[in-house]
This record gives sequence, structure tokens and C-alpha cells, in this order.
Amino acid sequence: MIRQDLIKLIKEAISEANLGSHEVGIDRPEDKIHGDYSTGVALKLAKMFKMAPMKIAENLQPRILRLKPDLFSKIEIAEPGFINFFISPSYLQNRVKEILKEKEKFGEFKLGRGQKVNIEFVSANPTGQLHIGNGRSAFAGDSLANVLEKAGFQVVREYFINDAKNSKQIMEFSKTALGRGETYLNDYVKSKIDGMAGKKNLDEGEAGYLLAQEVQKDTKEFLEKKLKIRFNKWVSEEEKIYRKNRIKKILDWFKKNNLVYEKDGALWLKTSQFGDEKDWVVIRETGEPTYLLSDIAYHKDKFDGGFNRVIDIWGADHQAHVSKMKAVAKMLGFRGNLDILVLQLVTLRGGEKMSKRVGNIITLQDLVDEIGLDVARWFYLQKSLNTHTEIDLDLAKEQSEKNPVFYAQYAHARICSILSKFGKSKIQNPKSKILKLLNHPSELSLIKQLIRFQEIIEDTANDYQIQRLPQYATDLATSFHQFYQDCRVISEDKKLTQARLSLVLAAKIVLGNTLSLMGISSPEKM
RNA sequence: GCCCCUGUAGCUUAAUGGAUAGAGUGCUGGGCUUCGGACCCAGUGAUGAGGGUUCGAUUCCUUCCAGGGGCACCA
Repeated sequence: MIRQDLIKLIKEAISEANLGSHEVGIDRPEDKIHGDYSTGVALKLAKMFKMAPMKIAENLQPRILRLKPDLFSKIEIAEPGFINFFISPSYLQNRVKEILKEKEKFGEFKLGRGQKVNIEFVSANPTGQLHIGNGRSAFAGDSLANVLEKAGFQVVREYFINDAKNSKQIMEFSKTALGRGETYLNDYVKSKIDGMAGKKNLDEGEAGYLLAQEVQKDTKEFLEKKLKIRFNKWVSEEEKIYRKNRIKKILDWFKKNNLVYEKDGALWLKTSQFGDEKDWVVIRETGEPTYLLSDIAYHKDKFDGGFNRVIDIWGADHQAHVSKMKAVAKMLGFRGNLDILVLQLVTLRGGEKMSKRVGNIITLQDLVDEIGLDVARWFYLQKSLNTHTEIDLDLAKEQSEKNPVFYAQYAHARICSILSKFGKSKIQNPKSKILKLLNHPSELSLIKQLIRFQEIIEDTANDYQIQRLPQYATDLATSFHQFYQDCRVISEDKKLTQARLSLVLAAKIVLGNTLSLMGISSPEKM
């Protein structure tokens, strides 16, 4: 990958110049006159060595160029001490060959090689249909998992089902199931209860549990069939945590290690000794375990699973739970990273919080039916996860004609149209000599955009900022549309036609890859 | 009261401490005898307020203002 190559070269040059070793940051300047890539490392070194930054940049510039002259068309120095890299056309032209060779594997790399990631998302309470808030977790989690896989991680996608019979939630759900209460009751739940006729004589925990199973069956089908999101692992709290005595085991371990104490008739966990602000109750006065305890028992399994990263995607209402689990991870001696993503709220235009407990809900299904899966996924992904987002259903639908998703898809359809017009079978494998013909600025900037795909994967796998994907898809589509405008692909010039077809094919591969990471279709026609 | 997230063009928003803050939408004006005009090009227009750190701050620190979320022996 070019960015990693650059970092390596710059580090070599720094050490050659006896300036020690230093972290090197690479930027992608917005203005083309500052090159394709740049570094401000001379400015940093200047401070350390108390030297003029321009002097350092002037020292490094020829060294870097000498290390790999073919990579650059030039390297410039700019005030107050930037080193700007201009990538040579021949390097870029050869990347087209690389993309065509690697096809859908292009962009995969070894960042995560040999590393395992567990990512848990959605995990909605099994007391009703998914709502528009769950959509954020579903789409963000799915895309993030896709990116991590692309980055070489072995990824386990997990869904936790909150269905313990002795939980208050399922108890309440039982009352509703048996007609003794109205918690969680709505038309959908009512239809599920009606379907359970004949099982009226169940005890309270059992009735809610069975009803939850019915709901969960629908949710699973909705996720897999309609949203096309797959999970590797479905963990039922009732079956995996309670039936297998996980609670008792973890409790015994806490007791043995003196991590719990009794107070006011309840049992408290010493989370404050591990960085949390206070201790929390794990066993109630009534003798029942709290949600925290069962969540600990659940996470213990994840922590013991040999994962380098455990990622939890939670709604904003779980924010207070973050510091607890972080403390617990330390307590249990988890050596990997526990990354908890707290998603900010998705609300309606009116501002009412989406909840199964109030009426007037909009389900995720309704939303997807209304605006389409592709538009919905793009809509959710394009905003930073920690921004509170407001959905105006009418507006989302109204704007769908102008949604950027169509802009990106249109580029893909155009590509397919060109390829089929020429005849796919007549496209030859590109030779370097032919690819040298790709010299138009629009051709070269399209290639630059294509190889950026690897950087997108790397950055997103590290910082989880998935809004980068739709952003990139838009940038890539723009580069393609510009190229299309400036460079006629199929022409009398047979060699140039072949060269440009190769580039078009490469664009199809990368754009298709990007859309598929987002779970968005790549139409051949629109 | 304490903790978390957010405040950027009219609207929706982007930006690992980098150079002239980037898009979409809106509005104004241009562009196809030829591969899809759902396109391209140009113009318009923004960092809530004040301090601080830095060669450089949308980004880090701090005070304030505004919105949202959380602070349970709920999940």
C-alpha cells in the first residue's frame, strides 16, 4: 500500500539523516498543488532538534527520492516545512493491473492477519419488532464487520438475546402474554399472542419466554432475509447464561477473589477498584441477579474466546453501562481491546424517543419498506455514530430521488453500460505498455482515487468511523463521472480503448467493493 | 448537581493537530452531431461565544451558551 510505503521511506530517510526515529504522519492534501501525499514530519522534528523545519525538509527530500525514484514524479518542499509527494504516472498505471488481477480481493491486507474480533450488535430486546433506533446498530455493525473482514481480521458477528426467564423484562412480557398486563403490548405483539392460543396455562416466566422466542424468530428472519445481515452466533441468555450456570460460576469467582461484598441486603461488585466511579449491585435484595451480572457472565465468554478485540455496539441509553464493563474487563484480566461504541439517538422529527413502551412507533421494517434498503443503509451510514440523528420519514422518502446513493449507483450502471456495449469478451488483459496511455489528468486522478480504497479500509478498521464509506463512494463516483466526461472510452484508437476499458473495469471492481461493504447493491442498470 | 454525545453554508453534514474548512441539497449561470443528462463545469454560502496550548486548532485544554442522552437493587 502506497501510504505505508511512504511512511517506511520517510522513516528510513530520517534515520539516514541521523534524526533518530519518529512517528510519521501522512496527509492527503486537499489542494493538488500540494501533491498527492504530504508529511509535516519535518515540523515535528524541528521542535525536537531545535532546527529550522525547512532545513530538515531540504535534508530529507533528496534522501527519500533516492530510496525509490520510480515512485515519484517529484518531491517538493513547501513553507513552513511540508514535504509534498507527487506520485509518478507509471506507478499509478501499474496499479490498474494490480486491481484487475486481485479483483474483489483488492484492498484486503494483513492489518488484522491472525487476529480475531468479536462484534456484537443489534441485540434488541425480544419484546417487539426492531425500531428505527436498532437500524443504526444493525447497519453500522454489519458494515464495520465487513470492513474488519476486509482488513484481514477473523470476525465473529454475535447477537445477544435478552430472554432470561427470571428477568423483570420477561416477567412483564409474561403478564402481557397471559392477558394480565399491557407492557410491550401493540398490534404486532397481540398477533403473536393470538398465535400462541392453547398455551394459556403456562407459568409466568415460561409464557414470556415462549412469546419472546416467537418475536425473536421474526426478528432473525427480518435481519437475514430483508436486511441481508448475517450473524455467526446467536446467544440466548436463558439457554447459554442461565441454563449453563454461568452466573453461579462468575459469582463464585468474584467471591473467591474478594471482589464482592454485602451491603443493605444486596451483593455489590467492587468496580470502583478498577476505575469506575462507584460499586454496583450484582445480586438484589430479593436474591435475583441484576442485568449487570448476567452481562458480565456473557462477556466472560467473549473475553475467554481468544479475541484480540471485543466490540460492543450499544444505544445511547446504555451509556452508564460502559464504565462498568470497562472496569469488569480489567477485573477479569482481559488482555485484548474492549471497544464499546455508543450510538447516539435516532429520533423522529417530533423528537419523541423511539421506544417499544410507547405507542406510535415506526418500525425499521416500515422505514425500509418506505425508502428501500439501499437508501436506508446509506442514510444510516453517512452520519458519524456519535451524532444524534433525526429522521423525518417524509423527507427521507421525498429526497430519495436525490439521495447520493443513486449518484454512486449511477456511476456503476454507467460502467456496466460501457462494458457491455463494447463486449466484455473483447476486453484484453492489460499490458503495461498499453496502460502507459492512461495519462489524462482525469484518468490519473481516478486511479489515485481507486488506490485510496486500501487506506479507507485501514483507517476504518482502526477508528470505526464508518461514515467514511459513503463519503468515499461519493468521491469515487465523482472521479469516475469526471473521467467519463473528459475521456471517451470506446473510440477508433484501439490501444487507447483497451487501456481505458481496463481502467473502467478497475473502477467497477473498487466501486462494487465499496458498495458491498455498505451492503448496498451495485446495479447494472437503473 | 455529576458524567457522556453534539453545536460547521438556508437545510443534511465531512475533515489521523496541517496548507485556501470538503461534499450533498438549495439558489445563479454554463455544457451533449459520439459510450446512459439520475451526468459535468463555474458561482453563491459555514466552524455557537470568549480565553489558553501550538509554527499551525473544527480538532487538544478551559469558562460560558444551546440541544440530546445517562446518573436504579430497569434492561
